[in-house]
Amino acid sequence: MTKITFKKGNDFYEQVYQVVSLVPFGRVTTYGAIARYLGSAQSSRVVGYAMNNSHARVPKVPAHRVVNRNGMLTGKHFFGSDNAMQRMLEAEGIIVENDTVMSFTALFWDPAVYLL
DNA sequence: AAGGTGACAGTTT
DNA sequence: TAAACTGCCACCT
Repeated sequence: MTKITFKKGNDFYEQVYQVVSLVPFGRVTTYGAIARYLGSAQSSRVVGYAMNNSHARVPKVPAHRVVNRNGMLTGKHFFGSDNAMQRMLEAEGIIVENDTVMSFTALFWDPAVYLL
């Protein structure tokens, strides 16, 4: 009886990575949306925490497409340079100004809506 | 084993 | 309207 246990990152983490990987090119989503889609609407902080380890993940999850509910790049500091996250987003056609995604509501991709 | 931390979010001043 | 406070849940020391 071998119960598979992940030393780090429960299913929750895996699911977070999964959802983030599904965010389409040029779109963004929020921590809260992901948490809600996974059934834990109040675990948004945990989602952010999961992203912390996302860099160690392969394939690398597009963590730059995840922002907070205001469209603010709160996690930009976790990318090499301070404006690395912004540049990645801009490379996808997303306008970032003052650490905030412009037209955020239009670019917002809600997994609960587009995912089954 | 217990307490502290955080890439958030919602509510209250 | 903007700033501050509180709840939340998994991880780390």
